[in-house]
Order: sequence, then structure tokens, then C-alpha cells
Amino acid sequence: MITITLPDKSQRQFESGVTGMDVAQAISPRLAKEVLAVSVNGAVWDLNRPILEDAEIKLFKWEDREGQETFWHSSAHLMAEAIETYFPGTKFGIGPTVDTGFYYDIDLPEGKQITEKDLEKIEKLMLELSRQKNNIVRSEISKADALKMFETKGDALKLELISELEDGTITLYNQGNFTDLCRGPHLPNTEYIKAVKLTAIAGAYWRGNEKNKMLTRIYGVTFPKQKMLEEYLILMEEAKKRDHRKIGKEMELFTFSQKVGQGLPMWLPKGTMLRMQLEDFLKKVQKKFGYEQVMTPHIGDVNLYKTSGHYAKYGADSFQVIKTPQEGEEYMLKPMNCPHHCELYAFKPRSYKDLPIRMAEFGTVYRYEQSGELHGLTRVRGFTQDDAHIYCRPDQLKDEFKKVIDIIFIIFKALDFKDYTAQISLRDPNKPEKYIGSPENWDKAERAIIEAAEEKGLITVTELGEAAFYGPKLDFMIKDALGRKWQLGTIQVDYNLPERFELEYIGADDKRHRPIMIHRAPFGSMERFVAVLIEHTAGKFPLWLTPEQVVVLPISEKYNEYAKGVSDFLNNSDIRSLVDDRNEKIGRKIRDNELKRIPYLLVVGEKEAETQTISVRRQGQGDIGTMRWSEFEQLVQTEVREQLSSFYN
RNA sequence: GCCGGGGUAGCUCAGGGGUAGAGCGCUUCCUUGGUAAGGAAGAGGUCACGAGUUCAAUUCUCGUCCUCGGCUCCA
Repeated sequence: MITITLPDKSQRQFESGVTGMDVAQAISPRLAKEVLAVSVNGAVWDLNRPILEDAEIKLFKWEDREGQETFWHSSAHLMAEAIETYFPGTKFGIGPTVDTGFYYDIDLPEGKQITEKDLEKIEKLMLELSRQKNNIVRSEISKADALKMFETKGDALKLELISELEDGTITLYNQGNFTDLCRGPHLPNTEYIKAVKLTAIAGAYWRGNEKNKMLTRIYGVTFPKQKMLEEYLILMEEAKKRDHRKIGKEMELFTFSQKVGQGLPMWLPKGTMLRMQLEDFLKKVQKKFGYEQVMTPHIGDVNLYKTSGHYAKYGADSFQVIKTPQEGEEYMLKPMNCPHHCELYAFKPRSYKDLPIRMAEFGTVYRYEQSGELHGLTRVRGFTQDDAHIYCRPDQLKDEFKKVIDIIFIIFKALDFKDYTAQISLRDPNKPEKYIGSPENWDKAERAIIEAAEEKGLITVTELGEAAFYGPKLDFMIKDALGRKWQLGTIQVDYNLPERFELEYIGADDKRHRPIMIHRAPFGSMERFVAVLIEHTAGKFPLWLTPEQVVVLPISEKYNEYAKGVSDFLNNSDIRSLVDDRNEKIGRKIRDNELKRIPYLLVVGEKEAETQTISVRRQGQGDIGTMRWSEFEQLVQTEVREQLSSFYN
């Protein structure tokens, strides 16, 4: 007999060799129906893998990430099985899960190509295979046997993977006629997979290296219920409507021009208004935090970037140097603002009493991003960073870092960004040669970031080896409408640039010391931020505005969407009456195209309950007072009315 | 940059070797307390750009530019 400990610490006795599924059965038949995977002493296992010794286990259902991953990973195998049937001779790379669903990298037989139509057929095939209810069987295999097996199949990709694995750790999974090298875990059988949608075909380099062969990557997503798939597809449709590129065009916020060049966004009047509101807001916050605005040119002498080290990094792959009539004179479009700011710091001798010095600039920078990478406003070639550099003493580092986190909190709160990820990026301890600066300084900087984040109550994920070569950093990521993650705010500690620019301050000891530099951009860039903001807020009117500023809300151009969006706030009859008022004045109804020209609607807060009391503040006026929602709605109505009349008069 | 889709009216898109269509929008007029409506008339396109094949190219071929989904990269 062995003892199985459940998450609630309760213990049960079972025969040795009991499976996760057996335990689930013993608890309840319903659980047994829903359970997808089991963790045994922390490792996720197949449900039907025998447990031989005492263990702590946890059962995972669809609601658990582990359950979904198991489900989707098995789905990837099912897809591979279907593809092998559909295109015999296909070689398989890897088939992992992603945030939503899974993919498989495949190498199609010579001359074969896969199209959207093929996907539908493969989907059908997958469902047929699923109905065969084939058991997914795990088996351990020696390295030699594994190599032999995939050699006979002629599968070079798998051979490469196997050759890197240690003997004794290699497992195979089989279902029906399909066997794949795999660590697992998997579902007990294929029948669990009830709904399939293959979402995309894409090219991908083998093992992510562009020198390797380009494989075909097929993305898919599966669900245990057909209804869940339908809901998912509707969600994706909704998300597409929120795409900032679509809304940006509809609302005339920004545009691109073929003649101006790719990746170079231009802000239309309404978009400029929105952007300036954000800039003003941040400037105000920064002023409170002791920042000083500075301005620097868009170009700089090549030597500036050679000093900073950016030339080495951006030189060859960037916009090329600008020549002048003067022989040997070369300038570059600035790829970042830091070198200029360092020269501002070096403008005069600094005392330890002067520090910290906080220089802020909405600095437009230019980077030659790979053409295939450009994407709406989220990835462009010319963009404006809400940049600032803080030069401080080592003893000020942590405190300054915390203050930057405060600023980011203020912004995220103001704009109702709740669902973000904070990532601490540290150096790779095994590769000290990758980083500059003394290990002591690195230790200090990393500790400062970790402690600052902790003291601010920030929930973070830590990534080793993700640090910049000059220092560790803290990044904030937000998802766009389609769930893609974008890095927005970033705070980076830098020991490198002060060194390269020989920045100094005179300490209390009358000796020269090197300041530490913090790079930070709470928005990241205005372009990317506005993009994410649009997707984040679109469709869930009212926009935002909480603490002490009113930010403009772009309203959708379509009357229907407008009415639908605002109905959270004001019901439709309110809107109609506003329109009717206007109607009387001008002797006829306001038409859609007139209404849509009203550029912005001011709204505050987010409605939670009819009777909820909220405190409302207004930019430039501060606190307006505490009021109920009904009163607040009145206020908003007045706002709308004013906007309407100011628009027409 | 690489792999694979696209580029036709302001927008969303259909079409396809014989120089263009729809819906919405736009303009003018009419109608209308069932109106987030209806009617009539109208404006608007060198079918992304360049070259080639052809009697004839928006349609086929090639190149260029732009764009979309990914890969690598990044704010």
C-alpha cells in the first residue's frame, strides 16, 4: 500500500501502481470525468501512469493551466497524426503548447504545400481520429533504440533532438498508428478532444535560428466541448473589432503613407489630441516627482554613438549614417535618447548634493526594424519614447527605483490597466562574460530591483539571462486584443553609460564618484502605448480616468457602436433625447455622420453599481466631489450636451 | 530579412484577357412623429507602381513598393 496526499493534506491509502485516474474515481465519478492530468510530487504526469510510491498529488482539470497544456499538447499529437495520414512522409519538429492552443512545426514532403483548404480537411481528420478513442500510451526507450527508430523513419529533426537527450530520460507516446518522441504528459486517450480549429499556417525556422531550415508551422486550438470553441471564435471576432489599426483608421487617429515610408506613423488631429493628453498627464506626474523636461536634437554625431556603444549594436542594422558636405563628417538619426542626456549631465560638475538628477524628454527615435516585424503602432521605425534618465548615487538607487514604480502604478491605475505582467530580468549567472560592470555592482543593482519590487507589493516573474548587457531591468507587459504581449513600461539600471561617458559627481568625501543611471519609460513609447490603450479600452466604454485627471475618450465613429458603448452609462433613451434636443434646434435629426464627427466624450470612472458612490475629479479642477452614479450620469449627460453644442457652434 | 496570404470607389469587399461592380458612406432634392427610417437623381476608380507576353492586360508573367499572419528581433 502507498499513501497519496491530496492538496488539502488529506491522505488516502492505495495499492502501489494506482493511477491519477484511479484516485479521481475514488474521489468522485464527476471529477474523474473532468480530470485531465495529475501532478505527482510536483511533476505533471499522465493520468494513467502508475504511481509506485507515497506521493503528494494534485488533479488538474480544464480550468487549470496544467490541464489545458496537457490537453493541447495531446491535440498537437493528434494533429500530427492527422497530418501524417494526410501528407505521408511528413517530418515532425516540435509541437508545444502556446498561450491559447498549440502548434506543430512540420517539414512537408518535397513539393507539397499546405493551404487553408487542407486545414479544414485535417480538422475533420483529427475529429475522426479522436472518435476512434485511441489510447495514448507512454513508453520508455533507450537512446540507442530511439535513434534507430527515427533513423529508419528518416526523421532528421527528431534525430537531432534525441541526440541531445540523456539516455534513460527518453519517452515515446503512441496513439493509433502514430508514435512521437515526447516528454508528455498526455491525455489518457484522444476522445477528450471534441472541438478543433486550426487557426494559422506560418513559416518558422527550425529551432528558431534563421540559418536553419524553414519549417511549416501550423497553429491550432482545441476544446473539450464544441460550445467552448464557438465561444472562443466569437471572442476572436470581437477582438478583431478592437484592433487598434482598425479603430485608428475609423476614428482617424493615425495613418501611414506609402510615400512617407513603412513603419513611420503619422498622427492625425484626433490622435494627436489623444496623445497630447497622455503626454500632459505624464508631464504633470513627473513634475511632482521632481523631473525636469529637457530637449535634444534628433540626430547626433556618429562619435556620440561610438562612445555610447550603440553604434556597435545599431550601426550596421540601422538607418545609415547621414553624410554632410564636409568630408568625414557623419551623423546618425538617434536610436535612443540616453547619449544626449549623458552629455547634458556632463555639462557641468555635479555634487552629490545635486543628485538625483532626473531628466525627462519625449524623445523621438528611429530604428530600422526588420520589415516583417512592423505592426500597426506597436512596432514602428520612428517612435517617441516617454524617456527619462535618472542619475543617482548608489545609496539612492532603490528609492529612485521605487519612485519610478510609483509613477507606473499611477498611470496603470489611471488608465485601468489591471491585467499586466511585471518581469524582472537578471543576468545569466553562468555567463558573466556577457555583462559589463563589476559583479558587486550587479549584485547591488539586482538586489535593489528585487527589493524595490517586493516593497511595492509588485507580483513579478523573474527571468535569468534576460537582462540588458549593461544592467538588470524591470518590464511591464500588457496584452493586446488578440492576446499578444507587448512590453510597455520599462525601468533599467545602467552602470555602463556613466562609465563610457565618464560621468562623475563629487562626493561628500571630496572625491570623484560615478553616478548610477536609471533608464525608464512608463509608457514605453507613445505609439505602442496608444495602440494598447485603444485595444484595452475599446468596446468597454467608458474609458477610464480615475485618480485626478480626466483623459479624453475617443468615441467610436458609428452611431450604433457609440450608443451601445455608452449604454453602460446612459441608457439609449438618454442618447436619443440628446439627439432629439439637437434635432429641434436644427430642425431635423442629427445624422450618424454628423454625430461621429464629435471627436471625444469625456467620461470618468467605471460603473459597478447603480448606487455606488464615487469620487470624481477633473483635470485642472481637482476634486469635483463625491456623488452617486445617477448624479454622475447627469454630469456626463451635461458633458455630452456641451460637447455637442460646442461642436456645432 | 525569411515563409505564406493580400493590394479593385472614402470604408468593407465581389469580379475577372475585350478598359469595371455591390453594400455602406458622400452630394442634391423629396418624403416622413413609427425616423438609428424611406424615395429619386448624382459625384467618385489611370483596378498599388513599373516592365513583359498579347490584336487587346485591371485580369497572365516578372520586378518594385505597401500591407496582413507567423519566425527572428524589440519600446
